[in-house]
Amino acid sequence: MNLYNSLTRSKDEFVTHTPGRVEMYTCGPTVYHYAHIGNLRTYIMEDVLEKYLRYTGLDVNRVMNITDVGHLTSDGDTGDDKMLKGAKREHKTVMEIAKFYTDAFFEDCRKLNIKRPDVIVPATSYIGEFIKVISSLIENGYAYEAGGNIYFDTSKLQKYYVFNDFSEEDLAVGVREGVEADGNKRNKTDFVLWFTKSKFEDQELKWESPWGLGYPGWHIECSCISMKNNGEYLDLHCGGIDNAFPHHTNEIAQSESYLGHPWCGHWFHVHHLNTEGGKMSKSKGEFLTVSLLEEKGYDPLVYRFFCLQSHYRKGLMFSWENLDNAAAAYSKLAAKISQIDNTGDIDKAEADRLRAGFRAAMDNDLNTSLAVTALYDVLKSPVSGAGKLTLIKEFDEVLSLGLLGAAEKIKNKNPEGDEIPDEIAELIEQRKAARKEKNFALADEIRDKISALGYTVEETREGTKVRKA
RNA sequence: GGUGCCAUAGCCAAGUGGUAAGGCGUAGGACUGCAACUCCUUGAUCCCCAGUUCAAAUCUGGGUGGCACCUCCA
Repeated sequence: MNLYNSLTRSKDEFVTHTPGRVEMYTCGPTVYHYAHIGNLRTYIMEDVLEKYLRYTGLDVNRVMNITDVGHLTSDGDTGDDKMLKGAKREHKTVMEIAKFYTDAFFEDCRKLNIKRPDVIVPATSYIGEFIKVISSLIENGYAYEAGGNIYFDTSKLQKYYVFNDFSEEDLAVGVREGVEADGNKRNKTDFVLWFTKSKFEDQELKWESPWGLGYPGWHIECSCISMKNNGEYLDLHCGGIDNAFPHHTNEIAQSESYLGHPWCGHWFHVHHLNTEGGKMSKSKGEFLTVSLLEEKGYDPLVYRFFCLQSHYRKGLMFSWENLDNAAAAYSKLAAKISQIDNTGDIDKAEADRLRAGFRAAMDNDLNTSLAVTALYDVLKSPVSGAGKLTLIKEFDEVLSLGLLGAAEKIKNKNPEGDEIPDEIAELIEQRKAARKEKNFALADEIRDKISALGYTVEETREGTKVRKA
């Protein structure tokens, strides 16, 4: 398949180091708070990518880290540890916070039909690995000690800015407010591998190391976890676009310096979900979580559908109006599928034509919007009902919109007599009589009464239908 | 200030040189006592200007607008 590669800034044929096998790494969450739906957009798109790779017959080993230490609110020696902040906020220990929000994250994923990665590693479980790699980097002259911390020396690299054409001078100009320069650094772009002199005495998690009691920097964890579980050659590294610099840039710096050869050939970055006020973030505006969507009556899979209708390399504007649009489209799609009869022979030529359409869309840089259109093409196709259901099931293994399940639910909403309370059944009979006498005012009145009791009445071609609202 | 991305109907969106997919919504119609469902029909010359070409939404140049990144963020 063709997949945009942030390294080359072009759509490249995706090739793996070992034929038939994909070593895939995805940056996981920092578990200091709930994930918002913008965070989850990235995981949804990565999930579709992973499943499509599997669909094409590749064997995928997907690794994800859980950041439960070392992710500071600022680089250098100045920031707060996000985890510690979260713990303070909730008057809990860091480990309690980590466990709680890790579970919450995977619960959100489950609701969104995001498959669990094959390997999940919390950063705190890999301290020994970090120390091993950092020691090697020091030995080989890529890292130095200063002010008690260990820093990576970016001046040792031939090319540091792999994703962006930043220049050293320009970096000085637009630096974000509130970021203090770390005087220990030899170069502006150097970054911390290991902290020992953190000014935060209350840092809960500390480990013994050759450089003293301390804790790891944020960037080293992903490199180590990947190298340990994916091997020396990574095929595909994924994450949100904001991680391209500095996080991924620094990962490449560490990993390639450590390994002595190119590390990962293909980088997949998902762009952000925005609201009218700009990028969605945890610090401003409405904090949109999966739970909140559910409270407002949206199936989480409607949000997945919303994401898939767009392209991962485009900013996506979230608004309730846009989500409503997706919700309407989703339920209509499910309703149409629920009406398909599972009968007839499958026309192989036609089925293959439809498959080819789906694959062409996905092969073209994961064009999920067109892949969704392929579902509509199936519905319109002259292929038999059985053929349609087979194809929808097949495509939905990748898209994971739960379409067959949603269609099944719609079918079951029409229980054909049973499960209707006597009280309701009585009203139905009254209404039928009223309609027969053409007393429509009374019929409407009874219908209002029924809907007030939580049921809806509809006249269909097959007669009156009642179901729970 | 630097770097990059983007600009298609009310909204989401496909399209990578040959005269604009699809979805939602809207409007009209069929069906229905009404409504809902379903079905049929319905809309844009592609931000602006100039250029290349027989041919441009698609390429080039210049504008305008929006967004992102430049050490918190997926």
